[in-house]
Amino acid sequence: MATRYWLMKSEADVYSIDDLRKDGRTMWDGIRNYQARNNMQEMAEGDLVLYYHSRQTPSAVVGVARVVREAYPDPTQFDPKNRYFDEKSDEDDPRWWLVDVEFVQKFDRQVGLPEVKEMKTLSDMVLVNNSRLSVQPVQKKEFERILSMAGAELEA
DNA sequence: GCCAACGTTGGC
DNA sequence: GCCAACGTTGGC
Repeated sequence: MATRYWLMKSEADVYSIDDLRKDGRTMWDGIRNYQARNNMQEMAEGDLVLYYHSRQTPSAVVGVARVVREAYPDPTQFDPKNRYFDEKSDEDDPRWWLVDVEFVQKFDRQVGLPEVKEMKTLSDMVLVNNSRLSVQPVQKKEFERILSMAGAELEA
């Protein structure tokens, strides 16, 4: 099946691309937005993800990750001590799902949001039009354009 | 740190 | 089922 492309946001001071590089892979837990969840449920192993830092100046695409495990229930929703605990979620019908992603590469040159907004060919990106969605689809040509703006090439 | 935009909750 | 109140995200 053809690789699909996505963008996932993380607050730079909470879980950065450097944290992902150090960990190798991670559970993308804590997503509590239905649209973002639905997007994760669409993901397949091998899909590629633009890694985006929000809450830094400027916010920017900073690297690439890869989906290594398809959607499964987010365990944090069932843990009362966890900040993402959801008392309304039923173990037999979990409300929140997540995927695992692994580190692929960090860009030498970040691609800031203002640059993305200036680029006419990227004006349809969800990133530009819906600033609040933290897991979103990206078109192949958009993915490739961001990579070229970063001066990066995808390693096989 | 502020606050606009957006999503969710819950009273009616 | 509407919508006011509230909470959160994320750009600036």
